[in-house]
Amino acid sequence: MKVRTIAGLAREGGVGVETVRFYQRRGLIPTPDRWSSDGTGGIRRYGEDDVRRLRFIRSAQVAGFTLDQIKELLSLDAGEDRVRARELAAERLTALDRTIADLEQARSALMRLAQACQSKDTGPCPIIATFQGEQT
Amino acid sequence: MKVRTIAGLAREGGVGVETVRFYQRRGLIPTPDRWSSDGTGGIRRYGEDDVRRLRFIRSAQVAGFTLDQIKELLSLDAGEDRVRARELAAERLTALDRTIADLEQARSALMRLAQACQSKDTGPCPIIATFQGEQT
DNA sequence: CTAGGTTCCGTACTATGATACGGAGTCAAG
DNA sequence: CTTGACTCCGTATCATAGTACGGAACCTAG
Repeated sequence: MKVRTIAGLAREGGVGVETVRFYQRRGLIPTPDRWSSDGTGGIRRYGEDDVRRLRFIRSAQVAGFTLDQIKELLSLDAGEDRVRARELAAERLTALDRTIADLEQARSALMRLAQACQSKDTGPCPIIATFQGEQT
Repeated sequence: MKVRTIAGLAREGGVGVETVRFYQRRGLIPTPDRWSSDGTGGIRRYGEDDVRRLRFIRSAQVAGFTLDQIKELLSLDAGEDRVRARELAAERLTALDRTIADLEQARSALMRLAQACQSKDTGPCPIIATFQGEQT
């Protein structure tokens, strides 16, 4: 199995090196031991697992989980606490549905704005008014 | 027309008093002159316009505009610069569509997670693996 | 006319998620 | 066996969007 340095891990995860270190500090990614042929010093090496972990973090972030929640999810992974796992998922799912609905509202407001403000029109462009239809 | 103090404005806008002040500092909401029957001192009063403005800020925020962009939108409102207004709207619309698509992906990943991790199942609950289908 | 609730304002602090910096250590190629 | 790129690590700084605090001024009801 392929190993990589922190830069490789970062590249494959689509983040910067400093971000990986940041996640390590936050306890989201393990910090492997240093290693070299002789015992002294050495450099940390990362494997497939770390890449999967890092990618998971990015996906979970898109889903709206905070880093703290993601940390909890990671600790739950491969664990037996299905109750808690489903709890977190359900909670996020609810929030997600609300967010999606909000964004769709916002989307239609933006369409209305584009409509109300076409190039051929003249006079002021009622940006504030266009959004006043929404009542979240 | 009804006037209100800052607390009233905040209430009608669904935010805290400190948030209104924060928006004033950022130049998103005007800071009206103080007023009292005699000339001295007095308190600032707010009207319908300010409420609309505040509500617009909240809506635009949901649409994903930053406060700086919202400030620009506000300055564009009632202005003649349709080009810039449409530019901002179009840009946001594009980003919004991408975000909505991402969230829908995330949603389905969460559904899969709930599925893969039902109460009746036994053994580990593969949270990380469940998300590995996504490649954003 | 006084008590207590608001307002005003500057400044400080918070949370979240990064990014940047600097100096010492490590490694691989030439 | 040196040079130059990369790693390690602690600490500092950033961006965004607020939230908190404290003291002076103000306003209204009793």
